[in-house]
Amino acid sequence: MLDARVLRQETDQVAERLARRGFAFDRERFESLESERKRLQVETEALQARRNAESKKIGQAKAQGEDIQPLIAAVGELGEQLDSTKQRLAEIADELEEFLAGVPNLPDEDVPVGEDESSNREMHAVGEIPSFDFTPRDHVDLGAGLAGMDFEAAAKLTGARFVTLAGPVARLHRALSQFMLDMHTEKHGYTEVQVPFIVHADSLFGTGQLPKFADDLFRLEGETPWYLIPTAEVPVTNLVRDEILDRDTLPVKYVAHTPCFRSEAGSAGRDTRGLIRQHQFEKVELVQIVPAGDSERALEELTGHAETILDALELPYRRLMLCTGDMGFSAAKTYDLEVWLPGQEKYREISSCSNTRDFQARRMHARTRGGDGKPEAVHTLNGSGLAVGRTLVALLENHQCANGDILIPKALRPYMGGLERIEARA
RNA sequence: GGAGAGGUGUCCGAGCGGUCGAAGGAGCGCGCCUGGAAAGCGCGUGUACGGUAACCCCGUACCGAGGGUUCGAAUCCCUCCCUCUCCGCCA
Repeated sequence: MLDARVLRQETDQVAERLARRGFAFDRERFESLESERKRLQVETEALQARRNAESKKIGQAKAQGEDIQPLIAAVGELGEQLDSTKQRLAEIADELEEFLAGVPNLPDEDVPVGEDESSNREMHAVGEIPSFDFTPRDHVDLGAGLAGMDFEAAAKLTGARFVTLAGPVARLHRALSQFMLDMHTEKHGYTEVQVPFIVHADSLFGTGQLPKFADDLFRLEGETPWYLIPTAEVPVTNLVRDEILDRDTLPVKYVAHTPCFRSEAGSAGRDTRGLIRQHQFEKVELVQIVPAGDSERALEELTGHAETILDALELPYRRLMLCTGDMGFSAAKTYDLEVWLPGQEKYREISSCSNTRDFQARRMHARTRGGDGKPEAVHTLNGSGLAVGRTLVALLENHQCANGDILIPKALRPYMGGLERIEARA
């Protein structure tokens, strides 16, 4: 949510920056809603002030045993007026709220302007793209060869876009999560948190998934509107909702390992092979809550933490700065990390690290005290560190041998009981 | 799931339907006192929105949430949420 005051005072600049990301800000509608809101609010509050004063008189008169009937009659008509302006004010306020809730964040000044991923800017590429003296297989074939990945079984249980893992591959998947958690808690200073995988609508509003992106979510049946989390960003960031955080507790750095559930509505036909795009996947998520003014540095740091994992797993990757048109709703600036997949001969997203500045904090009323002691919105950041399923894919494809064996990178061996390679079925 | 208790400011805790943004205490801040500190004393100490460009200033709202009754609701009524205790069930 943008700062309403800034929006009012610098409407032109805001509209221009929103246009960069392809969002047409309806300034006429905003200004008419806003002026109507102001008119009704002033009117309503004046009426309330009058009513309060009159009612107070009644109280005093009554205390002195005077006749209060004439006074009551005098206030009588105030009530009706108040009811109607109050109601109109509530309607306008709701409309305005809805309008503002649908406006995305402002892109940072250094974010490249563009419509789609073709305008993303590569920042750097790390690691060498492996060359094989055989035709590398993709993870689906490799997984089958290891008897460790079964899409048909999952389809039997549930449907498309699910998978079952088995044996060493299942263990590898677990090892990756553990490794990431340990790295971030022991080396990068994050506090591990375990959170609910089901949240209510307020939490999803706070991080920006609602109201606009309900179609991407799984909603549970039942009287309470509950949703499966699409990312740990939702429950973890919302830990600070409605809080005024002590300055000296910042930065708050959380890491959480959770499943993520996405409906993938609108992705029909895309990435249908393999476990690149699943309805359920696991992710180790990094979240930082920092004072305003510290978030640019924090984004570099957090993205670096995610890259550390790729380095340790000896996976080649590159970092992109997303252009304005490719960024998510809540982001002011986003780095995507893309890992090289020999099976596709392409880089594919494995992490997305965003600075939302005060956009989410404002929606969820997460604050700290500034230098003047007054509450001010914190800044929130999040990033995958990393998506576990896709990391498994990258690991299988990059560390495969001609015979289908998989070499376990050194950093991971302690988590695999010392195992150096997973052997393909004879 | 059954029975009961309760949700008030940073915390504890009071609050006959009217003068309650809310007593009192603790904590915190500033000052006095002191060689310094403690104790003691004095003063101060919520948030949001709006009127304003603006600290002050003024108005409005907020005592779990949402409705209702009333000229007037922290106080009365209804619904919901949450917490605690006991019982039942259960990983």
